[in-house]
Amino acid sequence: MSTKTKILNAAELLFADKGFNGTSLREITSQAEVNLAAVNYHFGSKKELIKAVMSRYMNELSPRLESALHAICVDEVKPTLNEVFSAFLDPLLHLNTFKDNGTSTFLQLLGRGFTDNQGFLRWFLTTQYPGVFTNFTQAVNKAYPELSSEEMFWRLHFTMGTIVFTMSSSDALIDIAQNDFDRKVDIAGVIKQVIPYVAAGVAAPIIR
Amino acid sequence: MSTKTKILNAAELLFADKGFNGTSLREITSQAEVNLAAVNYHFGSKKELIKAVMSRYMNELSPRLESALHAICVDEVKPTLNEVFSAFLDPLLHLNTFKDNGTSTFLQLLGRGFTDNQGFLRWFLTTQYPGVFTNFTQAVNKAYPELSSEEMFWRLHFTMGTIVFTMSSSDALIDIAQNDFDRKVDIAGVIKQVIPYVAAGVAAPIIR
DNA sequence: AGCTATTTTAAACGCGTGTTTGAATTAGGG
DNA sequence: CCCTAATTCAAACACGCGTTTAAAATAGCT
Repeated sequence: MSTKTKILNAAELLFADKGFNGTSLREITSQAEVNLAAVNYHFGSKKELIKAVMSRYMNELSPRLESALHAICVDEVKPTLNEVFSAFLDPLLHLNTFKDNGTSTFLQLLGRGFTDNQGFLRWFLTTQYPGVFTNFTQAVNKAYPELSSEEMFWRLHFTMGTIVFTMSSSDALIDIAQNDFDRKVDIAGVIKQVIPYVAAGVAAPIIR
Repeated sequence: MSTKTKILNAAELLFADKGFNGTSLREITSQAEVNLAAVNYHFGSKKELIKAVMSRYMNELSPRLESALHAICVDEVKPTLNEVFSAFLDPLLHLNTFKDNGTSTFLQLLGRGFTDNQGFLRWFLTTQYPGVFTNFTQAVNKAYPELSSEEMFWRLHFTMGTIVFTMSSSDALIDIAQNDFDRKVDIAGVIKQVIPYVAAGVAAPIIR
């Protein structure tokens, strides 16, 4: 395995676990069993390494997600919100075949990306992968056209918050749930729990 | 104004804006116009300062919140989830009379507390202010008794995610909303938007 | 006023960070 | 084999961090 890949693999796990600011290059390189200077040699800087970690997942995810959302817009005249949100399930779970625990790792990274670093990753994702967002809002709009664009704006951000927060602390939450309820829980189970929740939230009656 | 108070006031704004890890004691003390060593003299450590900042708000909020939730449990035989979540509104908005932009600042701090510092603030809040949590889950349980404790666990954490994430980036979101929709938005408006969302999310039909 | 305890101050400490350097090592093609 | 380019490596750099120190200033009490 190349040095570059070893760094990416070590970095993504540490980033997901402890955040971008909370992980040092020394932790990453010692975990990856490469020299400290290798990060700056291969990636240029820590910030570029973060982008590379995210890009590896986004490049795998975004085409599948875009086409799944696009299919809903084309095929169905009036999709349900449950269908829209369920469209995320397969592309996200596909990350598990791409990498061990890929789904969980990616969602945790996403959560970190929106809270660490005063949100520079939010900018990176929205500018580098705009197709995901436009397809998503189109699909939601087709499912619930009565929602004004402002109400949709807020509800979609609430939804992102639900997902991102849950996933960035999903390991801790899964631990608590397994102890308290004596039942095996995995990331797919959490996703299946969250879909009806966000679908109902977005579908909530409008109060004016 | 005492040095202690000057530090608390400067710290809470910087913490809310840039997170706990993202704010240095030097930023805080120069903003507060006090000596760097004053933090360690008056509070002992940065961690204790963080606790003090949070406690100042929690001591103001938690009795009002507990009694509002308690009142729902006592007065109403079957409250709606909208009533339960609306019970948060007055205690939260009361923080605005306690301090300028107190509601917004506190909610941002809360958001930071759950993502920074590998969640030591989550532990601090749940152990120091358990009454808030127990009253809340009781009220939700009375409103929606069909929900199993495990489903309630997840939905309440989804709800916390919605609130906490939205509020930790509420300044940026309010800016975007004001530009895109040409309409004055404030934190009370966001709270009123989020209540039907989370109420509908928690009230979502159970899929088994 | 004088003494004591409290508070403020400037300076430094030790440590960890991301990054850079320049030499040593390794690969790969003519 | 040899030369060159790519990579690895140990070491150091400059900087910012939280914390500590000990002297100076201030406040409060008798």
